[in-house]
Amino acid sequence: MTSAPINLKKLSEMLGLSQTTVSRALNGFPEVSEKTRVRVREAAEALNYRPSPSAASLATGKTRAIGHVIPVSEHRMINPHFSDFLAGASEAYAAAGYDMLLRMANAGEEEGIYRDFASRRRVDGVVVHGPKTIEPRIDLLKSIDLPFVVHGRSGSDTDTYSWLDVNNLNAFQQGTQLLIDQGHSQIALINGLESMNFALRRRAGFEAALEANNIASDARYICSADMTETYGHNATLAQLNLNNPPTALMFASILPAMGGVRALNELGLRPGKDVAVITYDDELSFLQSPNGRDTPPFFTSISSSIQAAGKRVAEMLIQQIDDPKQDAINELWEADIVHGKTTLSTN
Amino acid sequence: MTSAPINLKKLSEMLGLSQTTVSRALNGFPEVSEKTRVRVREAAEALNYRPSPSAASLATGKTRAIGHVIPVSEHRMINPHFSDFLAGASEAYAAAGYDMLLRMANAGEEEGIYRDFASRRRVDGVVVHGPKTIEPRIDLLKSIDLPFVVHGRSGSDTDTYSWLDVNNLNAFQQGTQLLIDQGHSQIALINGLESMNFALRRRAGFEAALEANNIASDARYICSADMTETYGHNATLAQLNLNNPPTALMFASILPAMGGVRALNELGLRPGKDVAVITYDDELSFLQSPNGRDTPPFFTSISSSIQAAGKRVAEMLIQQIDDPKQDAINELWEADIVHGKTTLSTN
DNA sequence: TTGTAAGCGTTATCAC
DNA sequence: GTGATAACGCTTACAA
Repeated sequence: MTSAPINLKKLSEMLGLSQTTVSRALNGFPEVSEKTRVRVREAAEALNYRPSPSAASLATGKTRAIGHVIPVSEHRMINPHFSDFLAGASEAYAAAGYDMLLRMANAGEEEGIYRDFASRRRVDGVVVHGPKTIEPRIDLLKSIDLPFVVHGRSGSDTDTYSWLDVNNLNAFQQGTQLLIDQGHSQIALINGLESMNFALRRRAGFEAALEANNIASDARYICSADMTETYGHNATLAQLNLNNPPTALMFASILPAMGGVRALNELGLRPGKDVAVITYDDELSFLQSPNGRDTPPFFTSISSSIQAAGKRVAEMLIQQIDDPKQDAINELWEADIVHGKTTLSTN
Repeated sequence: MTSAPINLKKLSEMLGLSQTTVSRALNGFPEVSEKTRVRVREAAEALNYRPSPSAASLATGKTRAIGHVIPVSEHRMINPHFSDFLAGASEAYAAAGYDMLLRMANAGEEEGIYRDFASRRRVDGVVVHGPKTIEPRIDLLKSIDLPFVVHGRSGSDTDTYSWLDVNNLNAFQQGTQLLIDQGHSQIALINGLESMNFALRRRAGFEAALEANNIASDARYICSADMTETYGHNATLAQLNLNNPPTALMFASILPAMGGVRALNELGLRPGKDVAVITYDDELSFLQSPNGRDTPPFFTSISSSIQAAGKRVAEMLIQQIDDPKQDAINELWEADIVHGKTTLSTN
């Protein structure tokens, strides 16, 4: 026995007002008298009235929903970075009264999903995750006129759309320089998938630092794959089995870095003593204990909060939806160097 | 320059049919002639017609959307198990034409979100994550008549609602027995938060095994917290600092288990040789390399796929939405024991 | 400051 | 087998 939900019509009848006035009062139109507004608000509150999103959407053409299309890698691998990004984004959505629509996409399915979103008018905008260097989704979204913000960026025309990215080149150049300053010249880069633009920029930063210090880059010291723990483990074993192995390892994410440390332990090598380790760190929440930030961190890292990025990207997108003709926004965030136990201490 | 999207009216005009007939043809009503249906389908396809979800929802009262309310722990910790669960669920939604609505909730916010979903008729049903032993959300959802399926279950009245759970008691009893069979009698349980019902059932299984083997349970050997890597690390250090420390460690999740192994390595102890380790494993995708399943696994574990659970829960919920008066479904899945390198080999 | 009425794009109830 | 027509619950000109 559920009582039929209250709607505008009933509410206005009970108040002896027209639906128009009630709607205006609730939506903050300036012309309605303060007295009426208060009366309406109180009644709505008391009766737990909530406007129907479907009806509102039909009337306005807006859905107040944002779509996120999350890529799923081979073997149904879903990158755990996304949950933190979404946690950040959802804060912005909650604040602005937006809903978040999630869709998982296997390789190649993304475009169809965007088209579906657009043709059904299911969402007011989308966040683009994991941009490649050449990113057809960007042109697609422009052409179907679906507002979007990219987390990261593509390799070209980056001033023609909104994005928020970390300065990956600079981050990895600085990280590499730190290792060089500690005397290393044989440095391995355990990179992410280089079809992803961020991985390419990281590699460029890595190589720029080597070059600036007149260190020849050695292709054997570079590898690239999806950033899993197991990958980091296997790649580290492979690196240390090279003749003339690297003396320092640089990881693209804390997950492979953890696998790398596991491998070092198996080999009886101490991270920070026998082999230097530095990793990019998205500050994934589930790796930190509540007081994780108080204790000295384990990894030396180049660090930037992916939750903060998620929140800001969501805000940028909402802003763009509210005012579609505003200019594209580009934000480039610098990462922080955090000194931990996996490199020489600096004092 | 976006052309106005095509709608039923335009489509039917172009076909020289009524909206009714076109709608019926597209929705598979039996009375429409095969000839008409084909003609309509082809035109719809050619013009890329997609019915408006808002309009359909307004007319039918159904949203074809499912809500997921994901709890966020202190310090914005978002449990990475959820992304794998959602990946599984999204498969079922894609197959059935449902959308997934996501909301992150801080402690205590869940109920308000469910109420909001219900009063705005935003979704047709919800998945309940992380049930506690006494779970007020279940009564709430019953009372507001919002269809739901629980992943896990509460401590009582479990036959009054639909749920899917792993047999956590049995899993941990078997895991503990395995350690006992290998000669251990000082076994630590690094458990999850015991406000969660699954953690309680795991502890019960652990204690049942001890009792069955006449081993006195030692409160010092049990700890409980949110399942982070850092927690596993710290808890392991604490355990091994006890006088009369445990000789075997049992972890509630692979994340603290990884932290535990890191701690063992720091102490110069070899997992599987100096200290036995066994962990529950949700088969999180991001910890596996593409060929992770081919190589001998690192951890000895009690294992059950959380992606598979997500898919099945979603299917159960859709089934329940389609036929609201069917009986509650309860599924109890048994976990698998997987022999890895962190206990004695069994051959 | 408030009200009337049209419209958003479907589905569903009748007729025919 | 097909077609008018009335909901569904809002927003928004346009009037008053």
